[in-house]
Amino acid sequence: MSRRRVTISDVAELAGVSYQTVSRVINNNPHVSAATRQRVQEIIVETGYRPSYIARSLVTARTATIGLVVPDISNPFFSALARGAEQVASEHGYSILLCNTGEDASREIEVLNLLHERYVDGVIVCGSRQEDAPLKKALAQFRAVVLVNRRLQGEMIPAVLVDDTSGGYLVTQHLLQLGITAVGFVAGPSASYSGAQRLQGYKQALADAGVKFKAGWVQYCAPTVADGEEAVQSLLEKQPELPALFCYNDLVAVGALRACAASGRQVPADMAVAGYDDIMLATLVSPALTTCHVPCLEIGSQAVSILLDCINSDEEICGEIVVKPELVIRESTSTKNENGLAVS
Amino acid sequence: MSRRRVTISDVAELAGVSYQTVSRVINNNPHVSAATRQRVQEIIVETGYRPSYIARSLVTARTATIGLVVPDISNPFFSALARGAEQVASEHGYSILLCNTGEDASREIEVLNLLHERYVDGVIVCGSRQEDAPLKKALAQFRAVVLVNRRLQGEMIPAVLVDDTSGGYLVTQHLLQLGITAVGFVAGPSASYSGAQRLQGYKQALADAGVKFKAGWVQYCAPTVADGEEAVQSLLEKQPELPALFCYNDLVAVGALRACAASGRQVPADMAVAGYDDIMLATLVSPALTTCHVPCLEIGSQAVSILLDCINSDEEICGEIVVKPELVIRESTSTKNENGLAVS
DNA sequence: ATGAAAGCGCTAACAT
DNA sequence: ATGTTAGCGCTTTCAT
Repeated sequence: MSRRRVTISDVAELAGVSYQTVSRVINNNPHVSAATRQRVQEIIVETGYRPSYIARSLVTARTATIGLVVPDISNPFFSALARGAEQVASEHGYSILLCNTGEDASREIEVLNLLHERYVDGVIVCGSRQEDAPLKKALAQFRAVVLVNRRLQGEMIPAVLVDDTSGGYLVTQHLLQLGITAVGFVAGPSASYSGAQRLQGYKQALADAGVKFKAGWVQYCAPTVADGEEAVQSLLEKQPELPALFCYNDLVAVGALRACAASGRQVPADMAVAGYDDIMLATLVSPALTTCHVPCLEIGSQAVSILLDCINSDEEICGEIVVKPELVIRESTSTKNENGLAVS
Repeated sequence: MSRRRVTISDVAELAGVSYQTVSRVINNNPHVSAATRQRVQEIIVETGYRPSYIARSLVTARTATIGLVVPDISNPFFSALARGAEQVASEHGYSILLCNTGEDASREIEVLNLLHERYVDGVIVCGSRQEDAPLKKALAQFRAVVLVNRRLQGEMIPAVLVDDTSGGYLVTQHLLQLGITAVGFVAGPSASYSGAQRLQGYKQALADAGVKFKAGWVQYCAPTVADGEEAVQSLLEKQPELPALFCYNDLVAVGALRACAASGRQVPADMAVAGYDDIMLATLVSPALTTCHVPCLEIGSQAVSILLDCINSDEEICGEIVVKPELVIRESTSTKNENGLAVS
């Protein structure tokens, strides 16, 4: 390793042409004779020459790179999203610079500044926990931006969104239809836009069912199994009579299952539990989770598609794609009904 | 968005100095008067100027970027690894270019060539499915390389490895100690180096226990729940009497649990199942999986640490870090023993 | 302490 | 069809 890299001039010299001609060969410019092209290509293969994206980027002002900002890549929702994003990006010759914020809002601004320094052609910001004003400012530096699971009021920023209000409504409605008259909400990060939307849907469903909302039913937590478990444990200490829990996502819901098991509650007999996202895990735990299906991988690929459209077109694109989540009923709520244990 | 970027010359002009001086300020060069430094810094803040990594990279021949090549980022093992890698990288000012090969060996070579064109300072290649010779050749282009879960004979390439032979041995030995005299191996991808190592440990454990290995006990599959399930199903059709399964990883093991459930086998009563990696999922399924604990996240951070050492030191570093995996006994095998159902 | 000049490896005009 | 000339935004070296 580590011998000097072959440059375009090296190839030119070996081929006995100007480095311009080599450039033409690389870029499939037709104004090169077949013989010259052939010779140059041979030298390229021989020397293992690879054009430098760096040099090319400096002059074209394009890096063929996009930044992907996620709260936590080890969260299955975001790793599936990343897979979808990477696939579409690579199909179009783009690479992905991965930035993990660790759920830290200030880190978001840092990585966005970094991505700007790196001249990425665009960024995809997922589940931003940052406030509107600073986020807006940090995003203004980019040629193209797509938000995921976050809306920015007044700005015409393209976004891929899940209709989380509707999702929260559907789940809560389902729980209430079990004949339950109180539903706890394990809300995830307080700075999460999706969390706020789901909360709104939850409240609406309660209202529509004539159930009076209590602030004590809501408990925020980090979107992980461990923190979900802890949150549910403390929620149930304060509200021991709660018969149902709607959880921010499936990880939190699994935490809820554990907390229920630890406190001797049977799910779904003593407690109905519902999650959100429908990650693979939801089908693997026991009881399998009732949840709201969100197409994680497709959201990633969609986001990249839109971003590439923005990058490669001159018109401003500012549409939003809103995915309708679908209620998926599984064991963690449904058997309660089947067993005839429901009140109504 | 999309107005012209502020460059170093813009700042220089506004500050009334040469752009050289601005460069000195950016790079904390002491040969700048306090007054000038102050003025320049004000202009930088005012204009929102950010130095271009591209231009800088062109002259320094460093990109502060490392390539991370993984078979599947949505596999929890690799997403945890990526999280560890990203964290250490960002702490040292490095960014990560994420490349997903989709388990495709030829794709590995493609992305390595791409990463070379992008002048990454080094690459981390995880679980390569590529053969020695082409892999060797593709890696030779880089200043620094760290392999994860793969060894390259004869080459002095630093690597972070799990002692999978020992892991395979431990798991198999545990299964055999249940009084079982036959163990199936659901082997994962045939091109996986770790898979081959685990197979070797498995065979050794069989031999040491005086159990004659049968080729029909081994079934290859993609390292996913779905493919594991299918593989186990077909394995059990051919070998219906098998009392135990050692699975390539926990995803495959979960697939095995499903296949067992589908075929009416109780785990662990009728069938002992063990996985590998000890991802979070292993503790969440029912029965909880006996598995071999591998510190995924730490492997990622270690790999980056070593890579950065290679990049930033002139001596050739070529050590291997070998992590000893630890057997973790859970419900999917242990109760068999506790229940006294074991034969021996 | 500051500036001027060269050059990193390439593409994009403009010659010829 | 090919070569020449700039120049992308910076760092490095050498002057002053």
